[in-house]
Parts: sequence; structure tokens; C-alpha cells
Amino acid sequence: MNKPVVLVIDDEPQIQKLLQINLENNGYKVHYAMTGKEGLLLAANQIPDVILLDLNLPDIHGHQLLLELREWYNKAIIILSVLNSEENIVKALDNGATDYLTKPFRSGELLARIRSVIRRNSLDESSSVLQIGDIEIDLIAHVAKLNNEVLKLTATEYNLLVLFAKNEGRVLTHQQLLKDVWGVGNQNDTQYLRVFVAQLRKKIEKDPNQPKHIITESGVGYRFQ
Amino acid sequence: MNKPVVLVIDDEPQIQKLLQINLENNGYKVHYAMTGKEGLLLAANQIPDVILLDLNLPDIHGHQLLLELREWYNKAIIILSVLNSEENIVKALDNGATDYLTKPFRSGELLARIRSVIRRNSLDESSSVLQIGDIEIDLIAHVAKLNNEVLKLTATEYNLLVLFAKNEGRVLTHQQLLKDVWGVGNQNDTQYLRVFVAQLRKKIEKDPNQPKHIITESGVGYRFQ
DNA sequence: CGAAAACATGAAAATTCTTTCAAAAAAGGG
DNA sequence: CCCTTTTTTGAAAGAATTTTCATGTTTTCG
Repeated sequence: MNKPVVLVIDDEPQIQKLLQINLENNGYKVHYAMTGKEGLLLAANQIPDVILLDLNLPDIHGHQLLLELREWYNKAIIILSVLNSEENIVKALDNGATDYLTKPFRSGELLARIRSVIRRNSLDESSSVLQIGDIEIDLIAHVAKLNNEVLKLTATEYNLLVLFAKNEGRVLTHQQLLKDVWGVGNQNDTQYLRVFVAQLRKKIEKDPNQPKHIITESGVGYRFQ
Repeated sequence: MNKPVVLVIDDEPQIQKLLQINLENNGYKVHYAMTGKEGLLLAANQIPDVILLDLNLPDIHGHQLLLELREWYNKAIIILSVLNSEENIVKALDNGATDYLTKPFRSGELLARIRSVIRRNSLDESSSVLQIGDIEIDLIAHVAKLNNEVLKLTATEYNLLVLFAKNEGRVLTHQQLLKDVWGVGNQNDTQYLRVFVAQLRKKIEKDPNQPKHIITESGVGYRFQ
């Protein structure tokens, strides 16, 4: 079994040292970048399993770097930041961050988060079947079932359902949903979402007027359960 | 385990005596300053865990000292102030004071406040899950629970609750709350706050008439615990 | 104690957000 | 190329949320 590869993009020497000790002692292969530019390069070269990204970099702003990384990099990105405002967290999540940790953090917690995202990552690939209540999605076969009956879904409906299923119990903002299903550039067309959520509800909810699966979070987004 | 260090900046001898007896008997290491100048110096030298600051000093005004301290000192500052200076207290809190007590105060209350701010200081802020008593907020999932049941909150209610939870035990002024939840520009509409506090109480308090979580500090703001 | 200020709260009004329907445009298959 | 399916767009109805208002209660302070 190969060591998981972690890329640290952070210019604070103390943090680098702290992470080095902790990560290398726990069986990770670690690469370090001091700047955003360097980080992008290393990410492209090494394709790490997890990227730890500080929002406060000398050259590029972290949010910007996050966007650029997400154009092609689809594994875990954990944000490290001194800022713990709601606004920053939401923005980071909207831009595709996997998790968010506020500095200062306990290293035990960071290790736990890294294990968690790596597990989730390999889960996505190995176990190809998601099961949420009476809904079952076979990602390999590309088939969704409700109570063992195959659902007839269009491509977009299917993508949306998979995204919901992968994020059970968590609120997904309009932005996140639009970006993941329709791609960057369609992030302001909340209307798409509304139409397709309505269609999905018609197909998976017993009573589409009293949805049990896709819950509306007014002004924010939707939550799947 | 080291004794927590407290710095008292107050020129009233009675207060000094009272604090000395109470604090030293409760396992604190205490330093005393009679003037603002002396206080700044000691603070820089000792880096205390808590500073108790009287607003009424012989040389510098307490507000000025508070601002100067806050340029570099990020631990707890508790204001001690004579009765009847509510305006001053609000100003102090807005300027970064952690808490305040009006003189005369019961020493038991002071000790409780000190314990509270020290606990919060050493608290791990990195977690994306806030746990306060029977309330749990997952910032990543954007979900708040009361006794493990998901709370149905509007966006504004959620934001307000998160702000409260992040400042457990501490008084937040109307200004601070309004600015954080409604943004700059709405800082004079205390009425919003009252309406939403009432709504939150309905959802999280067992008996909204006897709130245990959101405590009103008349003329100042609210305290969450 | 009593007046004034601050607070609590239910409910109406205004606004914003969501759902739904339907038609037009685009894509895909034979 | 035409027909079918899917996606996009627009508009109106409906629902939820936020704001405003009115009224009663509590707190503060001389």
C-alpha cells in the first residue's frame, strides 16, 4: 500500500514544521509549497491525495487558488485559515473546499480530518453503491433505484441526485449545486436548480408537496436526507 | 499545570485588597498596576491570561488603554467599572473588551467570569462543530441541533445563533450583533434583534419566558450560555 | 415609588424566495 | 431531416422570511 500524498500550501514556517512532524510520523508523504504558484505546480506534478491550503498566501489569494485548483483537481482540499467568519467558510465551500479548519488547530484534529477525507475519497472509488434510505445509486452501472425499482432519470437529474446523495445531511448552497452539476459559469442561474429539484421530487418523493428527501433551506440551498 | 496569570489595573486600594484575597486564594498568580502606564508595561512583560481593567485610571483613560492593549494583546480583558456608566460599558465592549462587571460586584461572580473567559481561551477553536450544552452546530454541514434534533432555522436565525455560539459566555453588544448578522449600515435597528432573539428563544429555550441560553443584558446586548 | 427608557412579542405588511406550469430552444436518435 | 426527449427560459402563483408596527411588560434610575 502506497503512502498517501499530502501537499501543504502555507508560508508560515511554524505551521510547516508542525505539519511536517505530525504528517510524516503518521505515514504520509508530504510536499511543501510556500506560494500559490509553487503550490499549483506541485499539485499538477504530484497529484496529491489531500491539499492543505492556507487562505493567506503571499502571491495569490487562497480563494482564487482554490478556484484554479478545482478546474482540474477533484480530490480533497482542506482549508487552513485564521479567519473563522461564516462568510469565509461559505465562500470556501462554494468554491469547492472539502473541509475547513481554523488556526490554531490541534494536530490530532487535523489528522482526524485528513483520515476522514481520504477515507471518503477512496470510498467514492471503491464502493460504487450509495444507499440512502429507500434510494440506492450504483455509480458504476449509472443506475438509481427507489425501493428497488429503477428510476428513469435524465443525465442532469442523475447528476443532481448523486451530488445530493454524496452529501447526505448537509446543506448544499445553490452555488455549490450549480457549479457541480452545470459547471462553473452557470452559478447565477438558480432557476435551473429549482426546475430540476421539482422534477427530482416528482420522481423520488412520495408526496412532492411534503418532501422527505430534498429539503428546502430558504435563502441558502437544499439539504438531502 | 501553571497557575493562570491575572493582571489587575486599578488604583482603588480596597479593590486591590479584595481582588488579592479572592484571586490568590483561588490559585491565580496576580500582578497589580496602579496606573495605565504601569499596566501596559506589566501586560507586555507578563502576558497575563486575563486583564482586569478599571475604566477610571489616574493617568490614561481606560478606553484609550483598552485600544492600545488590543493592538497586540488578544486574550481576555474584563472591564471593572463604577455603577451607572452603561454608555462606557457598551463602548468598551465595542472596542474589544471581553466582559465587564459593574462595581460593586460580588467576588463569586468575578471568579465565575474569570473562569469562563479562561476556559474559552484555551478552547479549541479549530473545530467546525460547536457544542454548547444541548446545542450543537456543524458549520460545514450548516446544521444546528438541539438535543440531537435538527432545528428548523431561517438563514438569519442560523447566523445569529452561530454568532452567539462562537461567543459563548460573553456579552455581545447590539452593535456587534447587528453588524455581524445584518452587515454594516443596519447598526441602529435594535428592533430587528429583539424580534429575532424572541424567535430564536422560541426555538431553543424550554421556557422562552425564563431563557437559559440567550440572556438579556439590558442597555447593552445579549449573552449566550 | 413613578416616570422614562428598554425590552418582548404577536401579527400585519412588504419583500424575497420558491414552486409550478408551459412554451421555446437545443440536443439526440433513428 | 424529422420526431422525441431534455434543457432552458419566462411568468405567475404560492410560500416563507424579513421588516414594520402596535401593545404590553420589565428594567432602570432619580
